Amino acid sequence: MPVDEEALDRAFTALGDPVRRALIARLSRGEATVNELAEPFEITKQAISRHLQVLEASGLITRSRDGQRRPCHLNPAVLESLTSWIDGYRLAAEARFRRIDAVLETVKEQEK
Amino acid sequence: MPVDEEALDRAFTALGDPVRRALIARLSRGEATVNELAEPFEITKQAISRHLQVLEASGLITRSRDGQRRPCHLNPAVLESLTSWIDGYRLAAEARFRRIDAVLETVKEQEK
DNA sequence: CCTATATTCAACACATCAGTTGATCAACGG
DNA sequence: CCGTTGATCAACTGATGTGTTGAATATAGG
Repeated sequence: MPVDEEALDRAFTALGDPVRRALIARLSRGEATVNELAEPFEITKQAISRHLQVLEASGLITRSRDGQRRPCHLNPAVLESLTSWIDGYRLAAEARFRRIDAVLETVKEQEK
Repeated sequence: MPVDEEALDRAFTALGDPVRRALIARLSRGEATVNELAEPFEITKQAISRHLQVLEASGLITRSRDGQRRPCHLNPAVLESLTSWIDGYRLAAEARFRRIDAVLETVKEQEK
């Protein structure tokens, strides 16, 4: 699946805020409404509501309808796409470092 | 190692920009200077220089000194700390979903 | 020394973001 | 029907981010 650059923008930027990360952490333990999610924070519910809109736009959460409530659910698939992106480059770099180490080891051996 | 919230802020926010992600991608293939990194982009070298400062402040890259050049190196350890953070919550959510599915399956069995 | 090259600093414009307050909308429950 | 509750919208403020241009710094090399 082709990873959309703008989707990565939205998702990584969404995770770049401590409030939004805390919301993700909370939702990893189960769905919750805006009021429930806002309760531990000292900022207004409107502010939490907008953080949730950012998370929803990034795909990190989805929302359903239950009467007047709008429960939020974490979407692990988008988290997985982020780790995939990161790991691609991390593994490439680590493999390169191992090759460099191997070369240095070879040089050291030859110097004996 | 205790994950610092502000460090996560800096690292995730750093990855929330397509230029900085492209710089990370380039550096995963080996170290490079500001001029080399700026070459593929249409923005000024000053802008690239500041993107690199953001990446350095996040710990995602480190910089050395080689005469008048300041080569940049990718730091896989910080990438790893990000995947760890993400995976913690992703795995928790996926495990919860599996438990829910198991319960639904049990209910379905009992209805037979 | 003098000049070219690599990089950064400073000041500015412009856009976006995170928060507030106050109003609005929609659904529930008596 | 009406008041309450959950949630969002709108308008505004202050802070931050991204880009520009032009000047400054530092090192390399003749």
